[in-house]
Amino acid sequence: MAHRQDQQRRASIHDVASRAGVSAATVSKVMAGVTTVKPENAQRVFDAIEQLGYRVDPLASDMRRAKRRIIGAIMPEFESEFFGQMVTQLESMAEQRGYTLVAASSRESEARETEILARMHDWRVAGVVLAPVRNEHGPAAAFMKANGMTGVLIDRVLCDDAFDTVSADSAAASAEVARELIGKGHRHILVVGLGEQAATVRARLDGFRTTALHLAPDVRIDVVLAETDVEPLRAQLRDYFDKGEFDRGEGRGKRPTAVYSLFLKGTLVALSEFRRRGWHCPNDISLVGFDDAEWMQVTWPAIAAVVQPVRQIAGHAMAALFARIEGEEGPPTARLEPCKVLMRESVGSPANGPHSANPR
Amino acid sequence: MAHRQDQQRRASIHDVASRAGVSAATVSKVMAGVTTVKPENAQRVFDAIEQLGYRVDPLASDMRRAKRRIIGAIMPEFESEFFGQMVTQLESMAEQRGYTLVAASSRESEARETEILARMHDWRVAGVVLAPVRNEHGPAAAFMKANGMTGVLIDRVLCDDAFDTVSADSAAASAEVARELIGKGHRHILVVGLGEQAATVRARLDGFRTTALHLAPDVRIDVVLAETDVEPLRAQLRDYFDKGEFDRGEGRGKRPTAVYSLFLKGTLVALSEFRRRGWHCPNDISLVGFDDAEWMQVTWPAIAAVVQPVRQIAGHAMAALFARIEGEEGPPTARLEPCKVLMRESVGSPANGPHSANPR
DNA sequence: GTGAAAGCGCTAACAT
DNA sequence: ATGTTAGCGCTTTCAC
Repeated sequence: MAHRQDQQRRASIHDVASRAGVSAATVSKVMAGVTTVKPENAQRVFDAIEQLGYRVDPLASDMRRAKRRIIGAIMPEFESEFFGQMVTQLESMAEQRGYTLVAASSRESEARETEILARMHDWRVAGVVLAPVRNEHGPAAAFMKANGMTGVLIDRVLCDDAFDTVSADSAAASAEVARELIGKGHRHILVVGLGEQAATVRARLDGFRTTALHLAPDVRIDVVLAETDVEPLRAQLRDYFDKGEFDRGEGRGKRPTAVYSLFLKGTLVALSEFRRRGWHCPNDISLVGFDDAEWMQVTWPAIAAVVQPVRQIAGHAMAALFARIEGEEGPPTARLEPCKVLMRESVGSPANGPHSANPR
Repeated sequence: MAHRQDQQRRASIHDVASRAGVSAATVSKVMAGVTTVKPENAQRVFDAIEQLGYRVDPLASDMRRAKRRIIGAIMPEFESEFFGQMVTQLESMAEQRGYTLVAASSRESEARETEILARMHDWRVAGVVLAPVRNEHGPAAAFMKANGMTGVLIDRVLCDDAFDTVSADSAAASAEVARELIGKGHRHILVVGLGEQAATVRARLDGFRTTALHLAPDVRIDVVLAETDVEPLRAQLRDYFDKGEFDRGEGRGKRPTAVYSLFLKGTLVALSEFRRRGWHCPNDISLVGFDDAEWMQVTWPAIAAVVQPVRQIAGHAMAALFARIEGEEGPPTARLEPCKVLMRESVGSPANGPHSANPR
């Protein structure tokens, strides 16, 4: 077992070699599982390894290899359950294959995203899992292309001509949300979202709108989208309700009976706006949000949400990435993983509530 | 700028050297900012660097250095806001000093924690920020000691004889919670928590109890603690309420008027138990939890919470770590950072509610 | 079967 | 002021 090698130099492959009375090359072969080593010598090597508590230095080992056994992961943030779970999954899968995952947060900035990518390129990572801030057409993906990096794009992407992509099937999930809301009788629905440029936001909006209009051509769909930050969205939403921006055209004087938020932060903003105005779900207004969170099932009312299949996304992303690392050729694939829609108490029927008698 | 070096070999320091007509050593010196280089040559080096798009390989560079510029961070999980923010902070501070942060999740397992640490030791990281699963006396800290690693312990720790520690001042925050609850008139309070062995849980419980008893010697404090998992805690809590485990001794027949949860997951479990029984905060029962989360201010009622000073903890942890890396001697320090207690709507006065007429 | 030799890309003494 | 030399710890031909 480990000797008192405290903060001293750790045993190197040469220490093992000399203790076992063989050369460093032989030790290396034994560790690589090469069978052409005399069993007797192999045993002596194993003994020496154990006695010295020897472990290979992965960095030094990677120096000499063609591909370094490091995978980079770039996420827009670490603070949400979704990306937290994503990193956890990616880490464990990388680990299983003997790779180390180095995760970094772009903090929702495309500039930082590219910087991080450049640093990962410096590290000569074997591959990158990139969850871009906006979509597949940003500078980060371009950088990867320009430098011949191998990688996979996830989450806020649809498909790409250079990289495999894996994301939730936003359109299908949104269609299901539309079916649910229309089915319950909602005919005036507000869609709120953050990140107009995010590939997924467009897909979610379109998926929702198409299905809703198909099922109920008379449905009215209002949209409040903010580019990037939460506060502008909050302000826009406040204006929407305060100034009665819904108060135009047909259905004048009536506010929406349901809100569909395309992103977790939008759900939070919507809830806080409801609070300000004293509206309760589902009586005063219904709410469904994309992205589930643990707290949504313990609040009162429980909040309806679209659950993204994090494990599947992570799993397929890693599978695709390792396939490319191992040299798989062929056109890039674009996977869409199905979501689950959990209709909870925050969604009701418009007829049930007193809201029509209480336009504001 | 970067040439079409696609997936080719990237420019090495020798490429730069020969292009600039100097030796590799000179290039290295220029990049290190050594001033003894003839300005003319320095300029040629800069030109060559730019033309070739050269960037040092941090791995190769670290091979030759005494200390590698890598910091390891081990967190119990990545899924919560707290650790998500922590990693984000640590990452940006490491980056500022030119280090790379390699974060890993122990997934609340001490066995994994030690494995990860061993791997980080293999990586010869310059230092480790360890947020142990339980406390400072676990196997991971022992491993660090045994191997002379330099590191800092954060979060679920109080103080240690070998490592600097930084954590929230749990006892002080809990004392404040006690003052608030007692001040509002609560005299029967249930404390729930997860991770009996976590250093912080003891500190929180003791801090709360001491102050509560001091202010109101007649207060009754019940405790429901589960070792490690959420489900046992849920079961215990259910039993507590169902079987009237509070229904003994003095105050028989009355259930607690307030719940103080020592951990985020405990808050979620408490809320879901309240839901099951149709209890609303604060009328039927009051609730405060350690650990704030974004959603707590948008639900109805908003949930009172203790906010941990993530930035301060991260900041002091990194400062202490880098000081040690740079050779600072001296006995380990133990910092406690003050928390903020946000009393929100979930806490009321027991007199206001109908609960005394509604013992179960 | 095994080991010597040649690096991976870089830095740090030591010469000059 | 600069270059030469000698590695960091490992892997990998390629002779033996």
